[in-house]
Amino acid sequence: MAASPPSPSFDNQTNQSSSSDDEEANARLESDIRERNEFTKRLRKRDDEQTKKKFKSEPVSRDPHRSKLSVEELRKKSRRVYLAARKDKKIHELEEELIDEEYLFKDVKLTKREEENIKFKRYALDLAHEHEKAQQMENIDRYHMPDGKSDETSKNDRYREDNRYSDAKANGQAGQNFEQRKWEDEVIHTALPHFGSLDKEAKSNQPKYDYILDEEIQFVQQLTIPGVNELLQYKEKSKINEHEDENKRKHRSLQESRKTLPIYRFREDLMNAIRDHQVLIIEGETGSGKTTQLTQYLYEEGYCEPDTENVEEEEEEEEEDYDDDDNIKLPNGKKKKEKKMMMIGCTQPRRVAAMSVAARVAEEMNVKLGREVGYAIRFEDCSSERTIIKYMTDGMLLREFLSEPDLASYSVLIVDEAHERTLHTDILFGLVKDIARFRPKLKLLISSATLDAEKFSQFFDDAPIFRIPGRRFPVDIYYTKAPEADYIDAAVVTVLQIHVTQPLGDVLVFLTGQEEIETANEMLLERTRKLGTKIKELIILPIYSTLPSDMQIRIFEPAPPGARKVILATNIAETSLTIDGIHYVIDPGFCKQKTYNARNGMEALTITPISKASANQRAGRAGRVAPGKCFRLYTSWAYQHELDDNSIPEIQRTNLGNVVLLLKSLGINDLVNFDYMDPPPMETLRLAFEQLYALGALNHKVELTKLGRRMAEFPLDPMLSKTILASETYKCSAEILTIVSMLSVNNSIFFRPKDKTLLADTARQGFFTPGGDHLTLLNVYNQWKDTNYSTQWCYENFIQFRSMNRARQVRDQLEALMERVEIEIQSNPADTIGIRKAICSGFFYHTAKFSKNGMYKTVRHQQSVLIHPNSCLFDQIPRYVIYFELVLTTKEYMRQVIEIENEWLRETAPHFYKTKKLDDDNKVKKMPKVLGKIKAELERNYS
DNA sequence: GAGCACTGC
Repeated sequence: MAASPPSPSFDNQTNQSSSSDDEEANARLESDIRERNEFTKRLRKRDDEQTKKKFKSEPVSRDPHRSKLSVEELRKKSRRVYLAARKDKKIHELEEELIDEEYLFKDVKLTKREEENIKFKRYALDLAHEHEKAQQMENIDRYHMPDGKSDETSKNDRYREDNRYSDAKANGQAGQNFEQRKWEDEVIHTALPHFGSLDKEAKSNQPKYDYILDEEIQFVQQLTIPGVNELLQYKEKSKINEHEDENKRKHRSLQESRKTLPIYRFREDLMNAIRDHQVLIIEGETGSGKTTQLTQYLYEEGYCEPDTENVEEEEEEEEEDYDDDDNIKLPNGKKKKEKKMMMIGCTQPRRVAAMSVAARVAEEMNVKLGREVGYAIRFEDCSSERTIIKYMTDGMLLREFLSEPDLASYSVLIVDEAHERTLHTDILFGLVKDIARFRPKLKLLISSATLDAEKFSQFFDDAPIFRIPGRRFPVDIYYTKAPEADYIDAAVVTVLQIHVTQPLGDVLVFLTGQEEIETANEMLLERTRKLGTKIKELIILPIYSTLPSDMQIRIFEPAPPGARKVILATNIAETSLTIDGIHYVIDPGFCKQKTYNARNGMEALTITPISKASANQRAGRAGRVAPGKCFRLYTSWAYQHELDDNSIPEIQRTNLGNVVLLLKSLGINDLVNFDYMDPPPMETLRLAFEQLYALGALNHKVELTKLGRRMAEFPLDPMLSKTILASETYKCSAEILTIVSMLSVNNSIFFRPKDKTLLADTARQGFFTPGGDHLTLLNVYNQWKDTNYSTQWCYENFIQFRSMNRARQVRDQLEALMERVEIEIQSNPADTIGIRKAICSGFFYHTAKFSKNGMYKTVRHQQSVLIHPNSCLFDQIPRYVIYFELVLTTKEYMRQVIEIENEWLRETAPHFYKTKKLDDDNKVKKMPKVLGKIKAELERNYS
């Protein structure tokens, strides 16, 4: 996908130079692609020449920036040339792809989704061609000059978004914003216009090709996301009673602040609704208090009391000895005793959320965290026998199904942040809906922030929706007038525009990755340096997940007086962390997304346009502490027509091996007809079944085998679990545990700072171990272990301490699980063949053979692939290799590779590889009929 | 000779 979405064509009426008439006619008539590309090139060349002339004849300016103009312009131009070339390349790729797909799948029945995908590609290509034509006919001004009164410029504007604006105005939406806009105008006109003057007259006197003006971007204000300000914002200070001790006072003020939350006013209605309905969809903005208050209200209403119907059947438990310091009294005065209380469970998609919310609730209820209020996340269970309110990650609840399939100890389940649609949440939906059918007393609350609660309601048999207005300040949304070709550049320009025209308040810029953040950082530094003391101080702070912790913390430090913070962030700032003090958000409209191609098992990270839901989430980040503004670097038309409503749920773009195994071990046999809110792609399910069968986790009747049951104990991909189980045979479980743990921390072991690439590479190569990358990882871990897990050692060897620590945690967990599957921990470090054979037992499916064309071919899909340049086998050519994963980056690469012998395949996976004479090539056995049946069933269901 | 968004068990 191209970095810039295909833009709509415009009706254009701008000047065409007469010399291009013939060419233009040709272009219209000639539909041949090659011709058109040639034509574009010629036009571009001519345009470039004109630009050059313009700059040659440009009068010398008194502006001090002007002296550096040519360098700047050259840089800009090269960027433009690069982008143009990239666009051509991308269009060409798209065309090829379409031709390929039409050829490849002409006789194949495609699923609806696949058909839509092709349709979309064709549509995108058409748009791109149209756009190209429009560009050829127009000497485009890249940016339009702002005049600060966006609502008046629409009169003779040729862009569609203005029509939309008028529509909005006709609908009265613009009227709602009147006050806001007045304030806005005042602010703009009182701001110091050093740079990017808003004075119309001054502007018209300047030459059109003026550098500074060329850099400005015009925004159109569209809508304001309303806030619920009212009195809710106002927190009444508790009257200080001198006789109250510190603790009580704190508790009292906490109780008072609970009452200021928006949800408080709806408590009674909400409780009535929950009493009357088994399933309720709760829609509320973040900050409405639902996550912290809902559980407490439910507790106060008595939802934790033991299930009286079952009391008689159970034996009386011994009285426990905690009554003395028990602070919790049920509303009717009974103390928690005798019978096990029922639990209120609340799931969160993230670990930190589960922890921090639990801590907050414990504080509000004045109990110790981990007792009545607790949380459970991977590696850490902070709950006890007496826990009645339990926060946990969604994956944790999913695992609880394994030990308690009906979740009998819960009286209420709250699935919070359901709109995020994580893989685990999606699976939970189906399971929880099912148990609600045979447990009529169980209450189910699905809590979501977006406006698509309807979908949840439909899924849960038309469950009622309860809406809680949020506590949020209004956010004004601005769109660009024209599409931006280079969104990093546009983002940088917008930051500077905000900095010189808007009142103080921090800026948050959403970019797609580390590289973009670094680029933007450099650009901003350079431009602010040039502006010198003309502008106030601008503090630029990057944030992304792999940034070292000490750097991450810096974003939370407040800006010094008179200065402004600019935070350049990845998607991490969209949901995972919240930064106070943000008044302005800049949203280029893209993010990186992992895609999974089940046809060849290849993963890729691609830059894709975000969804409307995501865009709104980003905008909301500007209105947490005060009214804010969000600048979207795309047109309102693009928002309306090119962005999907919601992001594709994770279940549709990820490998499902582990989930299928988990569901199988829960006794859910029919995964094809499982109650999915959105079903996963057929290919993904099929591949999961096929792999589980090949691994021996499923038998010919597609039933879970004993091996499969043991594999399901591990929170890992089935191939990794199988590797662990196979390590028993080769007596090297200790080594395999380490390797598996290292593999599961996501390629972030080696640290490679930009200014020390050579040193870092040398350090990495120092760890290389004969046999392959898995053994290299083992080597790294063991050396680290020998230093007693030293931080300093990591630093010296360009190893990421955080990743190593995580690997260690994973390893500890896996080691504990080994006991459950009754495998002894045995170490055999010298037997690298045994270690590799164990890996082979789990990953025989991921074999590639060197082929005549100088590339490797995967045995299963005959996909041409290469060894990743970071691999220690990169400059060797083993005949057979096993890879951990396939990734598509600039090329198709195998990442984490080991060398194996041909015979090992037949030894470790005789059921998968045909046994023939030695030296013969291994041929993959045909899959048994039963898998064909699954495929047929899948096809029936998906057609 | 590459290039890694973010979660989670």
